[in-house]
Formats: sequence, structure tokens, C-alpha cells
Amino acid sequence: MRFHSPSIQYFHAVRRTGSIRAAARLLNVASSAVSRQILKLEQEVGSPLFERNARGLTLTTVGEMLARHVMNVLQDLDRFRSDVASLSGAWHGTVSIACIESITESVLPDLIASHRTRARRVSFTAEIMGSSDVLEALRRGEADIGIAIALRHPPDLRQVALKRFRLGALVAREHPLARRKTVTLEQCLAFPVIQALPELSIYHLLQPLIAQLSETPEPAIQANSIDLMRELAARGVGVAFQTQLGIGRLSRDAQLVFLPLDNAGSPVWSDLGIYVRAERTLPAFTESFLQELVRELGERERRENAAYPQGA
Amino acid sequence: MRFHSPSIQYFHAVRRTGSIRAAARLLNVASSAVSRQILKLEQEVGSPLFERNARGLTLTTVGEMLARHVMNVLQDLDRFRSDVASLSGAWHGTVSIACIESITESVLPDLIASHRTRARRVSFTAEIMGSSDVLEALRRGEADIGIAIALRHPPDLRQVALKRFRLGALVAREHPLARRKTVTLEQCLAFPVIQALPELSIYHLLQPLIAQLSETPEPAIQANSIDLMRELAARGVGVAFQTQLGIGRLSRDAQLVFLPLDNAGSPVWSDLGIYVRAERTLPAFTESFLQELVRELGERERRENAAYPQGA
DNA sequence: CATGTTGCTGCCGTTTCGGCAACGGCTATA
DNA sequence: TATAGCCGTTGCCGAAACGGCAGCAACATG
Repeated sequence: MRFHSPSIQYFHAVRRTGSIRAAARLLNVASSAVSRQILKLEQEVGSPLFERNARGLTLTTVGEMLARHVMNVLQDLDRFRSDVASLSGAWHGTVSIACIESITESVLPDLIASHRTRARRVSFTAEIMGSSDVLEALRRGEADIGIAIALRHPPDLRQVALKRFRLGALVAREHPLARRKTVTLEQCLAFPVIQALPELSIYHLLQPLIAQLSETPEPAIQANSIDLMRELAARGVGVAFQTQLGIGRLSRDAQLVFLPLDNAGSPVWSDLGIYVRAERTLPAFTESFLQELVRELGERERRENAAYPQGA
Repeated sequence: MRFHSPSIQYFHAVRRTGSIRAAARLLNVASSAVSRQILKLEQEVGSPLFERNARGLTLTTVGEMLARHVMNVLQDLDRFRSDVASLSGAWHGTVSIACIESITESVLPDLIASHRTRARRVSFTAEIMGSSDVLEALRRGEADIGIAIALRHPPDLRQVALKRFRLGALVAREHPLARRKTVTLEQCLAFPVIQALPELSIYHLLQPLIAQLSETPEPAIQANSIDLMRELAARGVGVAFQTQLGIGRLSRDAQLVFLPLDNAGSPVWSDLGIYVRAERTLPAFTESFLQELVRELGERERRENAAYPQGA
């Protein structure tokens, strides 16, 4: 089922690998064949598509436009294929997810497991990365569904849903703060804190608030792993900050206490966005999972905001 | 700039013409070439795409799926082309509009004229048809932008905007009703009325209301042309019904009087929807016109609802 | 300076494509 | 019922496109 010119597939491979010879290896063809198809494309478009650097190729402006078109075509071809397949009862395919670490503790594994019991022939690929990398992976067509902290999102992505979760402090049960119901940032900064490195978006949420307080926080630990920060907090090393999403099980085991964070009298929110490439129609099985994901995250949002009602 | 397999272009032509030989004539190639490409496609998809009837071809279910994919590809190719062209300063192309008759009196010509003064190299194609045909033309890729009465719209179309306009009675200046500020359906039915035929969507708006009144309206004239109905009303033949959109100029010439219609104490609305094919990104110049269209219709909606404030 | 890698280009066999003519199936009309 | 016209399909053959091989110059790396 390959009814598109080789040129666009070759172009796509060259764009991904950044090299004609590498693309040729990927496609199991001679590099000359790839080179010629690219030259032919450039002749037909009437403008160079790549800048030839000494070490590989880079897209020109026109090249990026074509890359966008080619991605639309190939992704839609993919959807067509799965549509045809599902017509003969074969409901299968792979859903590829790019997401931040927060949801790997319970949301994502729960959802995937539950989805697999109903649709056993749908596979999953999940990759953890930073928020901005999630958006980039979507834009490059390397993932179908993206979950990231909702900052500004580029116009070529579609924000399917936006759920807000309350940011809180995470402390061990024996911690002096553990008996409080809520906690302010100032109170936390009196203790050693486990800070997020700039690669985590929690950093960008908290840093402005900390800067406002103009108190230099007690030197503590910096990490770029939600998991690590949680484990450190559980051992009483300090105060960590995250949403309750990532600590469903651990807090039930009662080693950890989650304290909703207040700042200037109002909660601190962390906005979680679900994203999809805008110029694209998803295959049916991907769309189905996406709906469940939105529903589930909405459910969590509702539950948590009920547990910790609005305001201090 | 033809970097897609001939197969999909041939398929597209066959789908539109419903015949291999006709498609061949359209494409200036031998019919055998077209036939072979279709057969090859069917072999690669693994399922027939057309049903061979005695008189031409009809799409199968799989064929319709492929048609959708092919249309996505070709429309996106079109957008890519215009994107590349606009990069070298050439902002040109054709915007194709399918719309109902109501807006041909002033909205559409005003907009097109105004747009042409700014973007002189953008051409327009406008075709008048019934509301359901508008949606069908969009779905078949025969128009870029559709304007129709907003009933239920199929999921493969995107409703860009929805504007509501007040339905009213149209009478000559000398008509007994002409001195009123508003008018009810019952009052109108006491006089000869100019009824819309079922092909016009006004029919489907008014017929249920008329049926409720259970008075047989005085036999009068039925027509399927907004223009004709307006001219008839101007000559005092009877009461016509339409929105104020179509009578901007005539009512200023004071031959006609527009009386907002009330039914059971509340206004009767006519919802105008602007539609675009969902799985598609518009070329920049088309998108630009679309924005102006939405803005202008929104402006009219605001003005008219200010002129005839809510309620009786 | 040697070595490896890059993209590109003749040369040539293979595959694909398109035009021509003919065939069988069907409809409409006389 | 016979015939003319249109339909999609198929064999044949020349033309165009494609891909593999080997070799080129340009550049980076050591």
C-alpha cells in the first residue's frame, strides 16, 4: 500500500536523519537514488529544500514548508490505513505518547492497562521528556499525543484539553510541617527544600514566586527527576514541590504528606495540557484513547479539587 | 510541481467525473492509463475502490475512505503551493465560495469588492445553492468556504462561526401592516403571503410555526428565489419572509418595510453558519478572507440586533 | 597528511508508465 | 431484435523514470 511517490518518503527520511546517506541506509536503497529524488524535488518546487553543510543537510524555509506538507500527507495516510484495517474488524495500531514525568506514577499506567484490557491489539509507546520537548516531538511527528505543562503552545498544535492541578509541598510524615492542612511558600522556605532544575517546568512555576519573597532559600538539593524528589522527601531530606498527580500510591502508604500550597492567599496551580498536532486527523484507535485520557484527567482534576477545596 | 504519484490524481479525476474515460479526457491521457492506475491502486489497497456499474463508476466504502485521504492530500498540496508562492511576494490564488442566496444582495459583493482593493490578485468564485448543497459542495472539495443556514452540520465540516439574524416580514410601504413596529405570524397570515418552497431553508424555519397556528394561510405565491420574493413584496403582492441581510439597499430606497417577526412573544431567529472542511488547512489568502467574512457578518449581526432590540 | 564521510554524477539494467488498437459487456434506439 | 455507441479492460511496444554501482571532488577529523 505505497501509492505515494518515493520522493516524499525519501524527503521525509532525509529530513529526519539530516543526511542523504543515512536516509539511504534507513530506506535500504542506494544513496544516489535518494540524492536524485531530492534534486528532482528541488527542481520541481523551484527552490532548494536543504542547505548543504559540510556535515549533512538542514532544511531551508521552503524545505520546512514542504516538510509540513509531507508530514500531513504521511500522517493522514497512516490514518487511512488504520481506517481501512478497522473496516475488516482489525482494530490495531500503536499510540505514541510524549509526556512529562508527573503522570507516570499512576495516571498513565492505569489508563494504558485499562485500555489494553478492552483493546488488546493496540500497542503503546511512551516517552518521558521536558514540556518543551513534548511540544517539539509532536511538531516533528514523533508522537501522536503530548502531555505537558501548559505554557504558551505553538499555533501548529491543538490543545485538546487543559486541566489544572493544585501545586503542593511534599514532606515526610515526621516533618514539622506535616500536621498542617495547607502551607505557604514562606513556611516551606524555612526548611531545606528540594528544588527542581530548570529543565522541569515546576522550576518555572515556582521560581518567580520564590524570587518575589526575596528570601534566599536554605541551600538544599536540586534534581531533575520527579521520582527522585519524591523519594528524597519521603526520607525527610526536605520539602519537595509537585502536584498530587504523581503521588497517588505513595501518599496512601502514608510515608508522605501532601500539603496544598498557598501563595498570597490563593492556591498555586499547575496547568496540564493535552496536545495533538493541529493539521491532523487521528486514527480511530488513537482518538479513542485520547478521549479516555481527557476523561480520566478531568476526573482526577475533579477529585483533587474536591479533596482540597478552592481558597486557603 | 507534481511530486505525487499520478495514481492519486487519476483517482481524484475518476471520482469527480464518475467515469474512467471522462477522467482520461479531463487529464489529457489515454483511458487505458487511467484504468491501469485505478487497478493498481485497488491491488495495493487490497480492496475494490469503485463499483463498476453499466454507466460509470461509484465509490465503494473503502473508495470513499481513500477519496477523503486524497482530498486531504490535494488540498494541502494546494495550500503548500500558495505558501511557497507567497514567500516570494506573490499573494494570489482563488477563493471559492458556496453560499445561499440571502447574502448576495450586499454582504458578499461588498466584501469581495473591498477585499479586492487590498489584494488585487486574489480571484473569487461564488456559487449560489441550497443550504444542504453548500455543505455537500464543501465535503466534495468543490468550495473552500461555505455559508448556509445552520441546521445540523456533518462532523467532517467545521463551523467557523454562527451568527443569528432576526427573521422578519417584508411588505410594501402601502401595505396595511407597514405601520407596525413588529408583527406576529398570525397577523401576517391574514394577508396573502409569499411562501418559500421547501428548497429554501426559510421554509423549514417557518413551516413548523405556521403548522402550529393551524390556520390555513390565504393561498398566495410560492417561490424559490429570495430575489423574486423580495420584488413581489415590493409590488404589494403579499407578505414575504426573510432576514434583513438581503434587503439592505431596497429598504433604504423605502419601497419595502422590514418588520421583525414575533412568535409566541419571542423573536424568530435564522442562524447563519460559516463552514469549512474540517480536515484542512486553508491557504493564507483564503484564511484572510474568511476572517474578514466572519468579522463582517458579526458586525451585521450586532448592528441589526441593535436596530431591533431583543424581545417584542 | 592520511583517512573517513559527505553529496553528487555517468553508466546501465530494470521497472513503470502511457499510447494505440482491439475485445467483450452493456444501454439505448430504431 | 439488430445496431450503434459508450463503457472498462487488456496486449503490445516505445519512452520515461528509477535504482544500483563505482568513482568524483569537497570537507572534517585525527
